[in-house]
Amino acid sequence: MAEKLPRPTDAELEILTVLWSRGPTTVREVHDAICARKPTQYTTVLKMLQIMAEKGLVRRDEKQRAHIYRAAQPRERTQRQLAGDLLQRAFNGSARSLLLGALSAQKASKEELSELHRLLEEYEKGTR
Amino acid sequence: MAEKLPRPTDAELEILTVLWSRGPTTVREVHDAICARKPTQYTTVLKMLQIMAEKGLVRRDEKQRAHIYRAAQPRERTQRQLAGDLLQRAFNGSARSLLLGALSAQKASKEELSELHRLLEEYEKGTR
DNA sequence: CTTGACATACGAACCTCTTCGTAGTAACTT
DNA sequence: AAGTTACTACGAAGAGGTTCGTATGTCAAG
Repeated sequence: MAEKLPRPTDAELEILTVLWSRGPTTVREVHDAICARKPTQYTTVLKMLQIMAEKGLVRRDEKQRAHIYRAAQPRERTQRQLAGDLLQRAFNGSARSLLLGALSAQKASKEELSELHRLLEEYEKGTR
Repeated sequence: MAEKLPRPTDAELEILTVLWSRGPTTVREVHDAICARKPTQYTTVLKMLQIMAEKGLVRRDEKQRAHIYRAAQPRERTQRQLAGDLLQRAFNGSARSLLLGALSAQKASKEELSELHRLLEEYEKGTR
């Protein structure tokens, strides 16, 4: 069915990033990770997770006393959503412009450039 | 000096898109363009433009009775800002992942793929 | 049993974003 | 001159996002 989830906000994306990299996680762990980057109250993270669960962005396992949260969508799927969204909203669907924007925002290393090349070639095989 | 402008919101981006494609424009014209895609009150567009002028996203020429607005930044610069922002927030700086996301969100045509190839090659020349 | 540590629930404040109605003003029409 | 039309200014409402304080519950150790 793949219901349509809302585009995650900035703060939500930070939390999702933690969940993606750690897998199923307690609030405490998420809080520690977030806190390492900016001072934040425990209950702030808790509230965010509760709201995200309501929205369907995360799933909650309440079997333990310390609930365990996990991202409802795999990282790649959310990334696709965000990239596609920006592609439409700001780049009029032009992947070329998007890539140009990304490259000019942050210079890519040689390794990254060859990775991009490989990606394109693999992709062309699929489309042929 | 290139002061740092805030990331434009969704509604702001829609208006900027109009300004970029039309150049200096009256509120009326912007409203007509926006209205063609979704019904919106004239004063809504006006208010948005006023707020955007406060933020520095647009410049306003008040010499005529009907003020004339234009985007403060060229399209490419805002695109770079948005692409770079998303790149950091959601893709951990990996341009490859961003492109992969964009391509999987919206299948690219053969022309687009070769455009991407050309872009990469031009870009490598510059980096060498 | 009481206390302390740690967990969730939740209301509330505060901000931004978005939308629109109303008011006031300038200019054109009859 | 009076009325109509076109414009800007602005207050305010409503929704959503973010943050935090307080209340409450659970559990284990003393």
